[in-house]
Amino acid sequence: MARIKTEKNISRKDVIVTKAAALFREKGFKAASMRDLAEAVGVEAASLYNHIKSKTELLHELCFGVANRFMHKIDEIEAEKGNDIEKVEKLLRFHINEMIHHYEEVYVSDREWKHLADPYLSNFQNQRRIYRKRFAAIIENGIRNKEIKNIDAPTAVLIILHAISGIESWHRSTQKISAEALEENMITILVGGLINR
Amino acid sequence: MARIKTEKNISRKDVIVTKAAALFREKGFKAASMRDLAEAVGVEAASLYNHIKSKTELLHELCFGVANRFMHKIDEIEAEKGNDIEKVEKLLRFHINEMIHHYEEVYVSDREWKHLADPYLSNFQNQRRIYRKRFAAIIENGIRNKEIKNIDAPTAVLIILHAISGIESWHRSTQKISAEALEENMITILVGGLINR
DNA sequence: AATGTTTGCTAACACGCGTTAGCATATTAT
DNA sequence: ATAATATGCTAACGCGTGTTAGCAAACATT
Repeated sequence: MARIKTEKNISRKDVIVTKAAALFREKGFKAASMRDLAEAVGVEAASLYNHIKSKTELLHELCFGVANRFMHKIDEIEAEKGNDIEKVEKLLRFHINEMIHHYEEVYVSDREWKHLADPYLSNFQNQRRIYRKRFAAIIENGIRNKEIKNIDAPTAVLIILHAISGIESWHRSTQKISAEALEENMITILVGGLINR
Repeated sequence: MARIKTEKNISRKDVIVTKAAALFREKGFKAASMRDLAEAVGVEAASLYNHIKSKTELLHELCFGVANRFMHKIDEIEAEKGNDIEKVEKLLRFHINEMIHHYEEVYVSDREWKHLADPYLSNFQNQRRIYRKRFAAIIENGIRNKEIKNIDAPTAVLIILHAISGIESWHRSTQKISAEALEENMITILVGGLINR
């Protein structure tokens, strides 16, 4: 009888959620079946339901897990003292590193949230909207005190966030530059594009 | 008996493909059903098959239609004489305008190509790879003659292309700045991030 | 008006999906 | 050792999917 292997402090549910992230990233939420997931986990499809409530629950876990991490980070950064352009850079570096080291979850949260069901869907969209406004507010502050070019802040946010999601291509490319080099290149181009000199 | 309305020079197939673009954009390729599409077109699902071969054919049409337009544009731009940074800017503006005015098709081509079946899938991936290499080559040229900062060209391409796909968010936002303002803001940030001064 | 073609409809198919029920086997606690 | 719990299996369900067959209505051509 097959059994889901776990290590200390990692529940079987965690194993499933992690495998789900990889699968949803690869095939998309709708195209990934519970039978696919079961195979990846090494178990029959029905057995998954001893640990999870539904397929959508997996998506909730992933989306809100990621969203919470970003929310906490922006709390932290807003509370800091310092230049606004530095705050933007810090947030940027956080995004980049999340995308590098928690690729699958972040990617899924970014691309597949549409398939959330409706109490969760609205909640997620709200969080997203608020997050972007707070991000834009930092940039607007930077514009006001001339650290940042006079640009439309929401547009800047949109460029930044989507540019970062391009790290997906880096993950899939065969000839990768190092993660550090990737981070510095992105900072050079994006901060360089914002900064006022 | 319902009938698909057509105007001059627009085949019924074209009508279906266009509606499919909107639907695939909204729900995703897998989640959009042929019955959904039929309803959007104003006809029964089975009737669609008088005009198209399969659901996947719709995806082919969309993906390769978009891919061809970009290929022709880069042909054109490569053939021109002039600064490399200007070429980059022209290509950028083309991308931006495609994303603004042919939103649904471009978006679908960008996000849903994974669901192509395999002779087409490989073909599409190849075209994509080649396109990005040619784009990177222009940037590398610009770096060599000091027009552009010394950055990793493939990373720059990845940032640019994904940043542009952020126009999706602009389309969905309620308080849109004008298309022209959007274009100029994006150019300011992205070209500003690349240029060497 | 008669003919051939295009377009649409209803009905149905085979298939894969998420999920549940009921039972068997491990693991853990007493 | 025994009881209780956690985990897995097989079988099956209802449902929505893409697609086809066969026939009817609309249109185009003569």
